[in-house]
Formats: sequence, C-alpha cells, structure tokens
Amino acid sequence: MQHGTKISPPRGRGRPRRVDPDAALDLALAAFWTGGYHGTSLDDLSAATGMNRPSLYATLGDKQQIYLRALARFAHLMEATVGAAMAEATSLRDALARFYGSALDIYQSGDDAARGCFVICTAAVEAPEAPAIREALQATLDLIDRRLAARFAQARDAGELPPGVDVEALGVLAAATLHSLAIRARSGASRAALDALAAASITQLLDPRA
Amino acid sequence: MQHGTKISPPRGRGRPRRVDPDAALDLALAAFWTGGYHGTSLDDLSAATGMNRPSLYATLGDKQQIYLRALARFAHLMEATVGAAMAEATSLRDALARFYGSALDIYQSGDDAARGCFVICTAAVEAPEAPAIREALQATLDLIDRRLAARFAQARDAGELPPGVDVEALGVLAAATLHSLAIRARSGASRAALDALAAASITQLLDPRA
DNA sequence: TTAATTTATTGCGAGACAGTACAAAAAACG
DNA sequence: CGTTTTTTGTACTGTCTCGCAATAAATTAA
Repeated sequence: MQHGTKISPPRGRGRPRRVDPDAALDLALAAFWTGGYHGTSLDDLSAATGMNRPSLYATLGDKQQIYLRALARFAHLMEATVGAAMAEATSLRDALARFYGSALDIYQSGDDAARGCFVICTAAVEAPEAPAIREALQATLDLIDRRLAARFAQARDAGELPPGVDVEALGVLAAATLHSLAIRARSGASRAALDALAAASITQLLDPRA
Repeated sequence: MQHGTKISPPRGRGRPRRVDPDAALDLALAAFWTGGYHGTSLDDLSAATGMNRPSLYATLGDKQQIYLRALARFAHLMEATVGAAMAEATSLRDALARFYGSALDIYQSGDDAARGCFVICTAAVEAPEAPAIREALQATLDLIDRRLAARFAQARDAGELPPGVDVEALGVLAAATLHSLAIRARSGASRAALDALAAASITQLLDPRA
C-alpha cells in the first residue's frame, strides 16, 4: 500500500510526528474501505491510524476531507497497479485479462471479507446527499471509461480490431463488467465466479460469434 | 409505489393505526434509498413515515429489520415491474430493451438526484460488516442472474439463439450491465448516456459481428 | 540554557443515535 | 357505562458522534 511519490519532508523545527501522514492516510483508507463513510467514525479512524483525533484533524482535515483524500489515493493506486499490469500485455486479450485479474486481486484483498472497489462500493451510497463525493465518483468512473477506450483505440490502430469499431462503447462495456465485479466481490462471490464473468466479458468483447 | 397484494386486515379492538404499515415501509424504503443504512437515522425514518419511533419499532422492528424488509420489498417490486415490462416483449431484443428501460425508469426516479438501484447501491457498502445484509444482497444478485438466464434460455428454445449458447454466461453479462447502470445512475449520469450503454450491451449480446 | 515551534494528549460540549418506559388516547366488547 | 385492547405521544437513558480548545511534551534554533 505504500506509495513512493509523496515524500514527507523532514520538518526543521518542533516535535516530530509520531506517524507519517501518508501512512496514516493509507490506514484511514483501509478503515473507510471496510466500513464506508457513515459506518466509520473518527474514533475508528483514530484507532486505525494510531493518531488521536486532533492530530488526525490537523493533518488530514475533517472527516469528509479524509474520505475524499482516500478516494483520490485509491484511484491513483488502482490506476498505477492496473496500468502496470496492462503494460506488460502483448495483445488486447491479454491486456483485458490482466486488467480484470489485477483489479480482482485488489477487490478480494482484505483480512476477513472481500471489499470490492473502494470507490464504487462506498462512494455510490453517499452520492445523492454529498455533492463532493458524487463528483469524485463521477470522475473515477469517467477515468475508467476513458482508459479502457484508449486501450481499445490502441488495439484498433494496431489492427487487432476493425477500423470502424466504436472504441468508446467498448470501453464503457468493459467498465460495466468491472463495476459488476466490484459489487459481486463485495457481496462475497467466489474468485472462480468472478474469473468466469471476466472471461465471458473478454470473449464477448473480442470474439465475433458465428 | 403502492402494492396491492398485502392487505392490512381491519383490527377488531384497540386504537386504530394512524398510518398503514405497508405504506410506512414504502416511505421508509424511500428514506433508506436516498441516505443508505448508516446515513438514515431512526428520526429520519420517523419523519418520513409519520410514525414516531416507538410505533415504528413495534410495527416494523429495529433499524436493521426495517432495512431488510425494505430490501426485500424493493426486490419484489422491481421484479414485478421489470417482469411485466419484459412480458410484453415479442423478441429477445425487445425484452432486453424493456428490461433495461424499465429498470432505468426506477433508477432515475427521485425528487432531486437519481438514486440508482436501492439494493445494489446501498446494501453493498454494508456487506462486509453486516452478514444479514450481505446475504440479502447476494440473494438479489443471484435472482437477477437467474431471471436473465431464464430469458436467454427461452430465446434459445425459441430459435432466437444458437442451441449451444451458454445462457448462464449471457445472463451474468446482462446483469453486469444492469449493475453498471445502477451505479452510473446514482453517480449522476444522463439518461442518454445510460440508454447508450444499454443499447451497446444489447448489440453486444445479440449481434454477431463480422 | 532559553526561546521558538511543532506535535501529542486530555477532555469538553452540543448534539445525534438507537432503543425503551410510561401514561394518555381511541377504538371495540360486554 | 366500564373494561379491555391496541396504538400513540412524550420523555428518558446511556452511548456514541464530530469538532475543537486548552494544555503538556518534544524537538530545533539561537
């Protein structure tokens, strides 16, 4: 879960921090991921991060700010992990398999129960009454659509797909399968069932039937 | 939202109820639909239904029981509405169009913002920490898969699909699109965008590409 | 050593939360 | 008319909730 980009600069003066803010955000993310926004209290966050409430507040802001930061961090992490997996692929089919597979690895992580996608499964419920969260959710869904469409466009340009194919539509369809995987994983579906859905989606997207 | 099957028998003795329990459940459902489980307080439910807290508790049980009843009621209502829409269809393509269309009518209902699917969008977040809710979610997802598979089997038997087609896989894929529509609707996607995804899904499921 | 600076800790306060006791109210029964 | 039965309304209990103020502690710079 560590993430190398944001370094914590050594502060010249005062008392040193007991816990690194980046690490604290990752721990807060894990707590929100399991319990959702309203299901996770500041005391829960405090216990999870090891920071007491005032430090948490001073470092990461109020509850909604912490949650929004966690959403952004998860999206960034997800993009990096899944992007790296797809980068190793040699074909569109392989790329999609790695895409779904690496996403499922994340969705099914968790000590007790699988937690699905943090953004899709916990931000959706807050969307109607929290505009900031709704916008973050929208942005992430849009990003997924565009990333997938770009990959389909790349395959089209490489001759793996016919020239006139609607890459945006393919991207949205592939994203739809991802959304379903996120929900099903959190509902407790087996890895075999999820892999089967991913495989069926790939077949559907790539194989012209007779 | 009214539902004619459950009649409220006239009670012989004591003080008459001020609000019908079935109507109260529908109103509680609407409140939970917008706010989610943890985002909706008993005071909210009390205000929404017009019943004060003790009456609510006596009539529908504690908070989780009310929520579980609402989940079951929504699934039942959804099944009836969508099933009726599909029953009027003359072809598989038409049936799928009516399936997605009638679901979207429900998903986009709501005074302010669209609320998506009550079960998918609000039960998912509770799944890891509330086994009863997780099981209800599982059961609903499973029901959707089976209903769709049955419709594909019907089309296969009618000669609309090749005999060897994997109807279960098609059902799960069609359900995946529904899940995505549920999430996207709650995130604020336009009806046009949702209709486009539904249409692309139907094309994908039915049209062999060249 | 002293001052300055930053964080940690304790604990407060106003309100929300789920659930329940108790008595008044409104109907049917005898 | 009185009793019984059921629901309503009010009030209450602990507990949790978020956010913040006041104070103590730890470190560096002068």
